[in-house]
Amino acid sequence: MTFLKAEQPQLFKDHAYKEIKKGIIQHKVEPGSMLNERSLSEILGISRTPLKLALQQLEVEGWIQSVPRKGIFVKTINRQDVDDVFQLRKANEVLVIELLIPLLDNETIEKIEKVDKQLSDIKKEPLKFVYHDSSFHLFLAELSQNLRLYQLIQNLTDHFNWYGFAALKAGISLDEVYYEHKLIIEGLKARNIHQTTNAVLNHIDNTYSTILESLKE
Amino acid sequence: MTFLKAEQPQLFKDHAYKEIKKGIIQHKVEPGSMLNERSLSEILGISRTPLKLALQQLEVEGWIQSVPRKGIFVKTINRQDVDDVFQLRKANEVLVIELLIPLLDNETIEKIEKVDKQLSDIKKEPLKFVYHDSSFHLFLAELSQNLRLYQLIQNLTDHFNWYGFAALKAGISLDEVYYEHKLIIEGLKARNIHQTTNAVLNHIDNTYSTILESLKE
DNA sequence: TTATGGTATGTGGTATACCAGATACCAATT
DNA sequence: AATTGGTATCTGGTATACCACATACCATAA
Repeated sequence: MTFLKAEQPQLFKDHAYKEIKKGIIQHKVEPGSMLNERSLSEILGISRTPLKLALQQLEVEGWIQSVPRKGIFVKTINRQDVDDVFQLRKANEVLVIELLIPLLDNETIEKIEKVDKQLSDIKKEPLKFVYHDSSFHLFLAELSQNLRLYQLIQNLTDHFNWYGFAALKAGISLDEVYYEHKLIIEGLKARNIHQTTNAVLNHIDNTYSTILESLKE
Repeated sequence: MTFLKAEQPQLFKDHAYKEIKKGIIQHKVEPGSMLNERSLSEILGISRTPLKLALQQLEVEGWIQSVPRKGIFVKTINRQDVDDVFQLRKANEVLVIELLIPLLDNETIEKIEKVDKQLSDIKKEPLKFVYHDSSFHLFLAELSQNLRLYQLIQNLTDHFNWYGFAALKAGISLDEVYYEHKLIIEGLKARNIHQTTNAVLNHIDNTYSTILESLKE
């Protein structure tokens, strides 16, 4: 009877994890602000036990910091952290390309173009757009066939989105981003690691610059 | 009164995390075997609540997999995982070198040599040796001034130690490893990124080969 | 007025009781 | 003998009560 799709039950801890993380990325809670376990459990309608598991994961992944018997604090955003994530992202997105290109076939490239096309269709909505920009990068990471690398890229792009959320809400140069994606796809089509890597690095550099500008304010 | 060193209380979850992780790396629990929360809490002398937090962290970091209402299982070791970690380690240890070299001064290089010297003094004991091999890599990562990168390298070297534990217990070509470290240090002294990077990649390649051989058995 | 210290309150940490899903076993039925 | 289905038991998931530490506040005393 396995054809009856076995939808797994959403665990409370997973639900809490997603909700809190979303709230942080979208700056619904300020960086540096305190999270109260009892309040959060009430808001989410769950007890403290599964909530604690969600918070544990968020801490391991670098979103919050727990200070025993004092409180749980959303990490602050500073130049050092942005730079750290930036460096990691560059190195590991380059790795994605290096792993991906030898695996490429025409069918895969078509899929990549399709994903990017969906992106362009909604570029009028900055908030949705950013998720699809990340989706593009995540899709490439997924195709690299390295699960750990995928999870790492996920975490890094999520942090980039957090750092640059102000710029994204204000509206960003979406056409440029779309053009940069096109350059990446061209590199992939040519199966040229050097060309593609340059396109990716340039794309990340530009996102980084945008973030730094929005942080100055 | 801050001169009275404020030793922070070891939280139960941290203690449990370290103990369980050590047990996994040293193959005191077999890959694939099941961990029982109630048994573990008895063995560690703590309740299930802090234990769950430790398990949550171990799962996020890739050591175990929790299947709701079925059990918690130590991850199995397979070629794909080893390769994934191998690829990530290469890319990110190269990043360490790229970040580190512009930061080097003579004092720092002396420290690095000192750490490596301590390593050579105990090369007769394989089990201790491996921790100091990792310490060497971790020390370089720490000097790169990127906290996230440091934590990533920590996780990756720990997994390498887990994968290759059989080979390490059997006794490994310690002289070779020591020689390879010397090459890395020479590269650092020359402030030569290309030279150092090659030495690091060669070192990781050799460790990888050793792991693969021990996995065949 | 200022310093002190006790107390009330708020925090996360911990232990535990209970719940529901998953599983294994065994008896009843065919 | 093979199949069914119910039950006992094992699992992690959840809720909750209580604890110890940290802190803010306020009364008290110098």
